[in-house]
Order: sequence, then C-alpha cells, then structure tokens
Amino acid sequence: MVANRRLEMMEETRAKLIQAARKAFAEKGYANASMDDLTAAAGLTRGALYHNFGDKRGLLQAVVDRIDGEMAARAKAIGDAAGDDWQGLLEEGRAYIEMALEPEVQRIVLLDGPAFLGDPSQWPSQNNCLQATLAKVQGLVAEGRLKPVDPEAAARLLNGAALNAALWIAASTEPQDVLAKALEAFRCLASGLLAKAD
Amino acid sequence: MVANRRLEMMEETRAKLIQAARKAFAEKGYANASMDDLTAAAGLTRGALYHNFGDKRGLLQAVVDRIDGEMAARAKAIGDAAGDDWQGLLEEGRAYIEMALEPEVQRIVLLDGPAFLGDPSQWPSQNNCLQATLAKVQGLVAEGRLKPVDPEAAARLLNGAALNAALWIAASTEPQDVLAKALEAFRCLASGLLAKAD
DNA sequence: GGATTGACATACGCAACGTATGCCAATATC
DNA sequence: GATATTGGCATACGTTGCGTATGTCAATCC
Repeated sequence: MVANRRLEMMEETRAKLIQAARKAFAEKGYANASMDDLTAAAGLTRGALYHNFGDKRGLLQAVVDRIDGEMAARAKAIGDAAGDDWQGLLEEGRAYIEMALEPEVQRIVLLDGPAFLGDPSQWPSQNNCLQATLAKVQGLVAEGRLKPVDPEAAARLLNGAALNAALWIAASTEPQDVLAKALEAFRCLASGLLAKAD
Repeated sequence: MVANRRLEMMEETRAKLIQAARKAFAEKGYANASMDDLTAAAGLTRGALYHNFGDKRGLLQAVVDRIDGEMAARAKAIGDAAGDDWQGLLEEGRAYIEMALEPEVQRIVLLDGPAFLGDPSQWPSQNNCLQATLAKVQGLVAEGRLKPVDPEAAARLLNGAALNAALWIAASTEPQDVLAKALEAFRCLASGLLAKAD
C-alpha cells in the first residue's frame, strides 16, 4: 500500500513550489520574482526547484499549465450548462473574460506566458481554453448555425477579443461598467458568425 | 543657425540607441537583451543609456512609442485610402494583422510591451493604433451604420482579435493560408457590428 | 545491514542591472 | 579670449539573481 513514499514527497514538493510560484508570479511578475525568495516561502531552496523543474522557465510552464487547465475546466462546465450550443459559446466567452480579470490569470497566463514561453498554441498544454472554444465552434458550424468559417480562425479571434476585453476591464476604474460594455460588444462580434441573425 | 550642437548630438545618440534596441529587442526579446551588448553595438556604453532613458524600461518605452507611432501612421494612411468608412475599418484591421507579422512589432509591441510596461492603453503613447480604430468606429456608429455599441469596446475587441490572428499566423507553417482564414473570420466578426447585413 | 539511488541543500561562478564617480568638450561669464 | 561651469557620456563598483557543481542524508535495494 504505502507504495513509494519518496514519490509522494516529491509530488508534495512540486505542489508547494507551484503554489508559491503562482503567488509570486502574480504579485511581482515572472521577471521580478526571485527564485530564492519564492522557494524560501515554500520552505525549500533553489535546489528543489532545479531538481524538479529544470529552470525558472520550467516552473513558469508548470504554473501556466495548471492554471490553464483550471480555466478550461471552468469554461467547459459553464459552456455545457447552457442548453443551447450558441448560448454556450457566448457563456464561455463571458466566463473567459471574467476569469481573465483575476490577477493570477491575467499576469501569468495572458501577459508573462506569451512573452516568456511564446505563442500559447505551441504550449504543451495545448491551450485548453482555445480547444474548448474550438470544439463549440466546430459543432455549430457543422450544424449550419454559423457561417462556414474556419473554426480555428473563429475560435482564435474570439479568444483574442475576450483577452483584450479583460485587459481593458482590469485597467479601468469602473470594472463593472466596462464589463457590461465589453460583453455587449462581444455578443455583437460573435453574432457576426451566425448564418442568419437570431 | 548652428544653434545647440550638444542637443543635436544628444538626439543622434538617442536615435542610435533606439535603433540598436529595436534590433536587439526584436531578436533576443527584452529580457534577454544585454544593455552592454546593445549599447556597444551603437558605439556607446551604458552610461549614455542611463543618462538618456533612465533605465532599461525607459528604453523599451521609447522603442515601443516609436514603433507604435509608425504603425498608427501606416494604418491611418491605409484606412483613409479606402473611400468607404466601413471598408476603411476592414482595411485597417487587415493592415494591423499584417503589421503584427513583423518580428519587431510582434515581439516588442505585442508581447514584451504589455508584459513589461503593462496595459497598452495606459501607455503615454496612448496606443495610437487603438485610437485610429476607435475614431473610425465612432464615425460609423454616429452614421448609424453600426449598431449602437460602445465604440471603445468595439475597437478594443477588434484590435484584440487582430492581435491573436497575427500570433496565430506568425506561428504557423503556412502563413499565407492561415492569413486568408484569419481575414475571413475577421470580416465575419466585424460584420456582427453592422446595423444591418450589407 | 551495507550499497546505492535520488531528493534536496549548499557553495560557487558569472552575467547583467543600476549607481556613483570621473573626464572632457561645449557653452556661459566676465 | 581666458576661466568657470555645465552636462553628456565613459568608467568603476556593488548588488542581485540565475544556473551548475558538489555535498549530504534518508529511503530503497540486494
């Protein structure tokens, strides 16, 4: 039963480091986060870091994968909850915009991620959020409810629009007000994909 | 006539540093660009840098402002060349996507800029590109050709969509093919803003 | 129960940023 | 026109932080 106690410890170490990194990266940004401070906050040293993640970028990669996965799960749950696929797509967009308001998501996944890891679609995690949106668009195109547009193109542009909306909202002094405007504009843009106006 | 020879020299120094920085930042990224190397390539030392720009971020700021200004000028020229305002908006979007394919623009303005300088709309340069798009959208809304959507919201989401399209294209192995798909999708999305289908 | 593996800590070297200081030419002052 | 002064830029230094090489100790293996 007790299997490998060492592997258990290692998983715990990785979890502690990822947790501390989420906090540090979100607060100071990837570039300004000190690995000494970060590991010390987790009750470890840089030794554990380089042993488990190779280098600083490896840790960022792990953190991004984790958050990206959580985002995709939330978006999928919200999208699936809507009975209608089209409503699901809109809800997913809304969820994406709202999630992007969280400092962790915004700073780590949306700003530092692309800058230090390169284009998100090339990430090993495969950008789960994009995949979720893509699946919905593909379904709607197949049903004929959307114009015969390239599904990947549509999904990517929708995601990009949502991202910028989030950055805008986060920087504004009236987030609620701006959120409403952004969602309305998002609905307008998305409706351009419809085969016929609803 | 000869006015201040020292000020002339200083302008030249600033220009040389900005030029070298454009190259270095585009090739290695902001974080990995060494100020020693960069200034040496310009025939200067870090002394000139800190005297003229304060710090490394100051130089990035100056470079971004410069490129952003050039982009806005090009986009405006292209948009104005179209007789129709709506066509102008689409052309501007196309121009934005295509410009974002240039490594300098992509790496410096779109990736490192937001990561190290924060939200673009907060930049002193005021994000000229966004302003140009915003002006066109405002005009079209006033004419009643677009739905009464918040112009700033629409402009920001359009820009965001274009940006993601560019990242996608740049990372693809078939840029021309992907560019076509992206432009088609962009047209679809934008048409969602129209008061009535054209 | 000794040998070995491996997870993590410790110690070191190096690169790069920012600052303090120095130098020298261009302007100002008389 | 000679001296004083300003300021643009170079030089020198301290500090921080990453990555690697080495050490240590507990958990598994034979």
